[in-house]
Amino acid sequence: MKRNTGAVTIDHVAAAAKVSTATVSRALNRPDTVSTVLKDKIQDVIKKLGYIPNAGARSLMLKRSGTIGAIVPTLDNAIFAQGLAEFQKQLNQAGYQLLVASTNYDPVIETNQINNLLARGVEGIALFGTSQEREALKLLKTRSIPYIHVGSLNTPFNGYASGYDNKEAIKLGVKHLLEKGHKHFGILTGITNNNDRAKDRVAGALELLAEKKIRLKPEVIVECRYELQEARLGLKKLLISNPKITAIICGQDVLALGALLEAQNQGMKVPRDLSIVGFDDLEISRHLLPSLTTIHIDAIGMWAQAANHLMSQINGVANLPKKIKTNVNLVIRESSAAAPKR
Amino acid sequence: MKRNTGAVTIDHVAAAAKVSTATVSRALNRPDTVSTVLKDKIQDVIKKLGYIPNAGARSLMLKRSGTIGAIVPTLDNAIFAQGLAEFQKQLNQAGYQLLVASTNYDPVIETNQINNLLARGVEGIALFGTSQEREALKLLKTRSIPYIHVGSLNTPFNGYASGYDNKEAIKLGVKHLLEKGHKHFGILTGITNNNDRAKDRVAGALELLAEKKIRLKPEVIVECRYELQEARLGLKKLLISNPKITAIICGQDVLALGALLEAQNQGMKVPRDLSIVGFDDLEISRHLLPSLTTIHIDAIGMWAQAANHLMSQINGVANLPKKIKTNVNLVIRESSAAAPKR
DNA sequence: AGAGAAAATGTAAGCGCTTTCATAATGATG
DNA sequence: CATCATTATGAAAGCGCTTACATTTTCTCT
Repeated sequence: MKRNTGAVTIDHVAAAAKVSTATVSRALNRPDTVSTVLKDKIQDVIKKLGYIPNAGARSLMLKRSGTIGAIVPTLDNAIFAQGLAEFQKQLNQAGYQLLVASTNYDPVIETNQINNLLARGVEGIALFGTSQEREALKLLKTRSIPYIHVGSLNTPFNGYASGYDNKEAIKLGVKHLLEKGHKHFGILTGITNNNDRAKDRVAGALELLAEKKIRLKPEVIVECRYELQEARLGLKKLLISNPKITAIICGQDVLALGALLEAQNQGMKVPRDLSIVGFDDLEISRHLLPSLTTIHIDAIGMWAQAANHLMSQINGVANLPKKIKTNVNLVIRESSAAAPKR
Repeated sequence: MKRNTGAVTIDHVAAAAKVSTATVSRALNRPDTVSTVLKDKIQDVIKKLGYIPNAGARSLMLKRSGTIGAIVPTLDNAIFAQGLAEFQKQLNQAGYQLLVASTNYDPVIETNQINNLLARGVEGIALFGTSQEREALKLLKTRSIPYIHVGSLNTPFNGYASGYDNKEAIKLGVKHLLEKGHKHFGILTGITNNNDRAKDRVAGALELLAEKKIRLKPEVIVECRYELQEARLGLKKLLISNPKITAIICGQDVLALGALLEAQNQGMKVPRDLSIVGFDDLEISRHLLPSLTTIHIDAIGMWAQAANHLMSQINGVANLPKKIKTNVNLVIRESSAAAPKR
């Protein structure tokens, strides 16, 4: 039942070099076990024929694919793109290949993507956040596929994580605003549904405000997608809901940026009339006029750590830390100032 | 030589359902050829066991992997991230999975990544730009792996492309500045080495200027990475090289953004003192103060077309167009105005 | 020079899957 | 109710690769 196909296989190479396939395989994988003469001849043939080993067949034998998967909500956001770039860099250095999947914040899609990656034989998976379906995580557990959550620490099943406490992180910004004497707040947040980070940030802000006896009405908590246009609309809503607002807490820098732009467009002066605090510290934030006060997250480090932890898991390293804490700090810049006197 | 491994295979499913592996396979791939009774039983077992078919073994038989690769310079740039997101969306809708690789603008890495993707059995590849090593492209040709260039049209070997003419595109912006009476120009460009798009844009600008008898000295053409900090430094250099400059032509919006920010930081008024024209029309560009005059590229459409063209190639559709032209147009906003009187 | 150890190569099985071909079960027909 | 066309299932081969084991070649040492 010969079903010959176009591609160059190890058999072609073996035939052309007049050796067995075993020798070709050895020449490639354990060169020191093959005589120099044959090695050279084989290399020549490989080059001439343009042979590329079939990774599928290879991983079928090896039980390892050399690939690691990462699942993020979207590529279309600098914070993920940048993180993935670092993640990939770390993997490549160790000889792994990255498989990217995105979910558009939908846990059902995420489960699909996890299955997908599993089918492709990934040796480990990085999962952004902790909003995965429990079933999907259980599957990883029973399959004992190494995985790590990125960006949050409160992981289900006590899973590994490289991240930070979003609730505590946002409090840094809120505390700063409180110290500046602000009393009237608005919150601009990403869609919280299926987004534990966004949810935690809002919760953290409300928690600290509540401690200071400040209660926010629902209408001064506005959700919108991470887009400038949406954020501008969001600020408009906020200002209409309560014109006395003097401080805006944003769940992400993109939202802060949109808010800033909209405020300026309406002729308000930031921070004289309105203080704005962001989250994530995108590259642009320090360059804006006024520059943005924001919570800086060491995203690069977070993803680098995630990559290395995952590879350690795969290599069976013992006593790995459960949680790797990412550095988080408030960067005070120009967009926040004392509350205006009335 | 049984080398049993942990994972659930089709054999386990077959055994548990008391059928042959052939039936399981058929139940999955051609359900209408299997009796309802067995189909149901098999589905039950699959669910219970958490069976996920091994994609490697599958593609080994099928000669198709259901994956398509994309190679871009970097993920860390909104314009690529956004494009890839759309590309992925199109592929997923058709049941394909995306494999992303990035090159950091290095053709050698790019060749490696092409081999990598080939080894993984991708059925097609999208290549950003046309700066690939000729050898690598030849390999794709001889292997008859479908591929398409994205973002440029002047393809080697008369390859397929979804993109636009970068030289002509930038001329839209230059023409606009000329019409506004500008005489003294500076060019802020990305690194042109191994970047055909950046190279073409500079060439296009110089070409049109030359037609109007304007010759630019090398020191008013500044190259820098696509980062705000770098762009700001770049503008500084430009302004020092020739303080009479009234118009900046930028090879990308990130550069234009940096230039704008730096100009404002130096107390210049844009566009009163300096006109700035960008390229790509990022989301932020329309929201800036002043908003950015720029060349709008329909990146979404470009990547969508690329995806569909690639899939058509894979499906052996005849008479495919060689070049798909992406819509390009000048968007005049606030950052460009008449040259200041001296 | 010859025996035994070490190194180099080949043979063939099997990874998990799909599919051809053969066989068994079912249905239609006169 | 026997006959033949359908339909449903199973047995086994083979996709391209690695590797345990067998075999051959080369090297050491007395």
